[in-house]
Amino acid sequence: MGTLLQHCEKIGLRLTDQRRAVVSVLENARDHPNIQDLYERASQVDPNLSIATVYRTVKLLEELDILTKLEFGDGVARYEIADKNHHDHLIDLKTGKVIEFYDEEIERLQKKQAQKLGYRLMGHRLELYGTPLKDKNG
Amino acid sequence: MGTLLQHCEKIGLRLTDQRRAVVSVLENARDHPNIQDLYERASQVDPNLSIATVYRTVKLLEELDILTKLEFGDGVARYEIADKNHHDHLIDLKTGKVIEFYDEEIERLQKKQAQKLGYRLMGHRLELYGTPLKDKNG
DNA sequence: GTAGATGCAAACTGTTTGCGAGGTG
DNA sequence: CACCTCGCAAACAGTTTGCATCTAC
Repeated sequence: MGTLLQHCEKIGLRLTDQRRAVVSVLENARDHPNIQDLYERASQVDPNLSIATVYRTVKLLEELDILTKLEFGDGVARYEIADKNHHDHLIDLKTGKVIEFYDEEIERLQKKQAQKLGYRLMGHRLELYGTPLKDKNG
Repeated sequence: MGTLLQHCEKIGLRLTDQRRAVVSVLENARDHPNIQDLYERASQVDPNLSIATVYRTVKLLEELDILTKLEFGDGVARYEIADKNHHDHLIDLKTGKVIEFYDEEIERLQKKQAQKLGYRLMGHRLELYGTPLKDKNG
């Protein structure tokens, strides 16, 4: 599969310093950064970067199905690389931490439910909101 | 359970013409109206109404758990009365129509999955996006 | 060399808020 | 009559865009 950068080359994206910076930040992100996050991190790589370019780059990558936009209802969009295996998200209500999970059974039932309603499932969005059962540090 | 208006009286909400108008629109809505929808419909009842009041009323009702805010990722918030039985949404990608459904099995699995991750499930958001299996009109 | 990408700042959209006036309980 | 609510318009936050300039290919 190679790096995200290589993927961008392969599909003929014009690779500017700014795009390289944003892409490398995305590649190394272990969280789900929003635009501001991306801007701040990528600015350290390319201080020239403007936030408008981050918006443009992210939108481009989203349209190319390289990125997935996440919206957890707090008004800011977050992003993650789309080529990872599909998963859903559990949001820790205490800390805001986002945990990824995949439940085959739920996936199957969603498809079934859509069919029952007369639809072919093209996508879905599942977010669980929860509080820790017990504190690991106490 | 009575009407939404009666509920608002009971909890001591000050009932102005504007709030009455917005509440009655909500009560009669068979869809999931956004702020603009509410403003336009309620304006026919009370032409005095300003959109700022719609925002304020809706936010108030949301904080009182009378309304639920829905965000389907298109940038506008939609609302529905919260006291209805819980359900999730399927969005018709062709028409934008929103269909409500409830799947006990999925609900159960979500709770289970959250527990597996060490969390108590406090809420969730499930949206299915699909295209019609076949057109009803031929 | 040229189509496409960038920075900047202004424009836009959805939403919130300060204020003085007005209405509800 | 006191406090809450209203309309208005200005303020806000996140995002998009027009334009002149610059750059990757």
